[in-house]
Amino acid sequence: MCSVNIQDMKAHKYPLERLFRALADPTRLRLINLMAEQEICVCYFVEVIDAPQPKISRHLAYLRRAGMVATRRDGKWMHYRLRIPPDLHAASILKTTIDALRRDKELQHDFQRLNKACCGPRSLVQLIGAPVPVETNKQSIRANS
Amino acid sequence: MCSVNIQDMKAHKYPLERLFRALADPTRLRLINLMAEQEICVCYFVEVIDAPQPKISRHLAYLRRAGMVATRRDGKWMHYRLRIPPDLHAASILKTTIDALRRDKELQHDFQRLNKACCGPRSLVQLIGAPVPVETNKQSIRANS
DNA sequence: AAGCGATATACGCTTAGGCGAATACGATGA
DNA sequence: TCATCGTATTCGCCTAAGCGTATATCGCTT
Repeated sequence: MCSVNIQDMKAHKYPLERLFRALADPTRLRLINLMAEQEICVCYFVEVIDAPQPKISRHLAYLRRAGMVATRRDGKWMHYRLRIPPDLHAASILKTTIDALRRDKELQHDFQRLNKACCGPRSLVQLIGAPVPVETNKQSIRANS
Repeated sequence: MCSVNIQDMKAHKYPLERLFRALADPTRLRLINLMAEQEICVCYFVEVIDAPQPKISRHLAYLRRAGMVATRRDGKWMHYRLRIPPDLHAASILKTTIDALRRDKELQHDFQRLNKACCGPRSLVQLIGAPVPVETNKQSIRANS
């Protein structure tokens, strides 16, 4: 029901290298930003980022292989959420990264589109019946300000 | 005399992306680790990392283009030192990264080889006359423990 | 079982970037 | 000025990884 799914990824020389490679892509930074406080359904990623669905799924698969996200299946829908890295330094870097992403204008705009897509009043998608995000990791991942 | 030398690099979508790409390589992590507290001469990088000199220079050039190091020429010798990123989040990530690298066994071994190469008692290279590292950025870059 | 919607993967192409080897550059000293 | 030493860059090759398109898989529903 709740898969963690750490498939093995290309073995990097230092553990941090894997983290940095995962963070070194604009689409993945947007995905991570959107997952900062909530688990998110793939369909919302597609809607908000406005990219072809295979592109979204490929980047989510990359994050999964890097051990950075966990998944939860809910019928046809697949929800992704951030995993807190066990290593304290990695966790700190991820948290600081999320703090920095919050400051970005365009990424704030992503949040607005997310709200309009699923959480806003009378949003289109809500009428269709797609699942609503559930908050997760809130106390441990969210910005510390 | 003291060049900062921010040549333009591939424009990335988010400023953090450039940082993460720079950190996503094992050789560059070793270089950064060695520069954590001191400016270091290229010849010591070559000695400690035990890699072909062009490989070292190429990675140093990458870090320079990413704005992460500054250089100082001293006759034939070129010294590299870390630059603290102006962005506070980026600076925090770099500092945490350096803290994490310090914990790594192999990177501690790099430090031992650095000491043997240039700072140790009666080191071979010292007798030849190569320049000795100078501490820099100490209060702002070093581990905060 | 068949069909459909949501998601994942495979394929072929293209580019960034790592590597070793060779070479160019720049400062020093004869 | 010429040789030498330390360093930087260029070249050709190769792999990682991004992309769009097409297709496979997985749950659900009928």
